[in-house]
Amino acid sequence: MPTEGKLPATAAQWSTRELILLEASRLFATRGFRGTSTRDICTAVGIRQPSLYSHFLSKQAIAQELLSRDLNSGIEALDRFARDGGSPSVELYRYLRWEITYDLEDPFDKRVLYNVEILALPELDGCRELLDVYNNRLEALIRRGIRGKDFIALDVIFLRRTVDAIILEAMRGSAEGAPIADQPDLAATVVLRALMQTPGEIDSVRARAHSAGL
Amino acid sequence: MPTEGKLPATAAQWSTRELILLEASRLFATRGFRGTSTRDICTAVGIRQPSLYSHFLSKQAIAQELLSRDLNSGIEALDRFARDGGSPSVELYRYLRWEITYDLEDPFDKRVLYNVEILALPELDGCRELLDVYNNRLEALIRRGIRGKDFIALDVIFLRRTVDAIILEAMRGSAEGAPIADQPDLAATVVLRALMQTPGEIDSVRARAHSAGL
DNA sequence: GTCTATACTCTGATAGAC
DNA sequence: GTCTATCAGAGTATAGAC
Repeated sequence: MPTEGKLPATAAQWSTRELILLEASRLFATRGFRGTSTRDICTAVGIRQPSLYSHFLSKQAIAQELLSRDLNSGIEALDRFARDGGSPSVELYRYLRWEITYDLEDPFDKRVLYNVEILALPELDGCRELLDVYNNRLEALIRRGIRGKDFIALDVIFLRRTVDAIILEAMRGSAEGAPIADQPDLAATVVLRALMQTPGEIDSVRARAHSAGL
Repeated sequence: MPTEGKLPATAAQWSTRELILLEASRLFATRGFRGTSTRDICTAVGIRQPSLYSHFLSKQAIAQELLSRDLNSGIEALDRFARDGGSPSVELYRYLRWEITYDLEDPFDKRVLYNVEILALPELDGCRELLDVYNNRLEALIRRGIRGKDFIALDVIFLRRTVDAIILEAMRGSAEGAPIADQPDLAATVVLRALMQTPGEIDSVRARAHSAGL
């Protein structure tokens, strides 16, 4: 579910509500959630500070919407690639390529949404449940890979955290001038090298992923 | 340079200044830097809020000291293992095991020091230079590994970022109930699997690292 | 070094006119 | 939905007595 699909092509046509989400995500990414005031956001959008409350109940509600959108799109993607079948290696490779490409093309900047600063906000209970769903889906994929001897038999939670950390690092790296086009395959390659029992077969995984349409 | 070496054994004997650093690091880790007030820190230490300014010029100065201590210890460790010689694989394995063990045993909680929220503070210029030194040392190690055919020839900066991300993730994981004793070898193993041309030789790397004294 | 008292700024959020 | 006006609270930091 690429964000572009539900938004007008030019920024000038975006709704005020979407603009608030967009500018808030960018400011959060560079100054942190608490380091960004509602006045900062509204100045970037071009409205006065109290007008924000016509669109959101609170500042936390902005973070909540950004986070739940991102989590839902990740869960959807994991489900989509799981339905396609194929070996867990191919499934994971396709998901990583898709996720990182999506993150880097998305105008919303989601670099800090998964920091404690935001995740620990008391208002974000619903998001933490969604996060559990996402984690469970990704762990299930890794577990399938271990059972089928595709992946090494290390602690599943540790492996899932490692995968998440590499996805987030690819997002952050692109924001610091790294060549964007390379990131998805680089990150997917490194993850699969770390997890696969026989990393020498990565080229075959890449080929099968491409023939499966990605 | 383990922190225990320069501190009294029991918390009751710590200086107020060290206690401020300790409690601040813990509060930063769970609420973020901006989410932690100087009052919060002083309450945890057992002094009144203005007394903090007898020890630090500002709240930022606390983050600066925590960060520069951590960076200096990392740089020292990288230099130490580089001086010991051995293959880049063994050198990286030894560094990772040492670094993660140190992070997990250290009473100071450094989980969020490397977030933009803190790194972007204008008062932390000196730390950013130290961070460059650390990054250069780690990149040099990776570059040596690539030249010597130990490691795969992917983008060095991307690989260094991946290594950093996995170190930080091991730190965060341990704070959420993961079995602490396993983290150093798990993380070092995953990193070396990702980087080594022949991941099958990891057992040999581990053996050589242990005979080198770690 | 620690305290009390306080200054001053910034922040999130509400009220009510248009 | 956007505005002006405004508030109440929390924040960092300083002054000065002990």
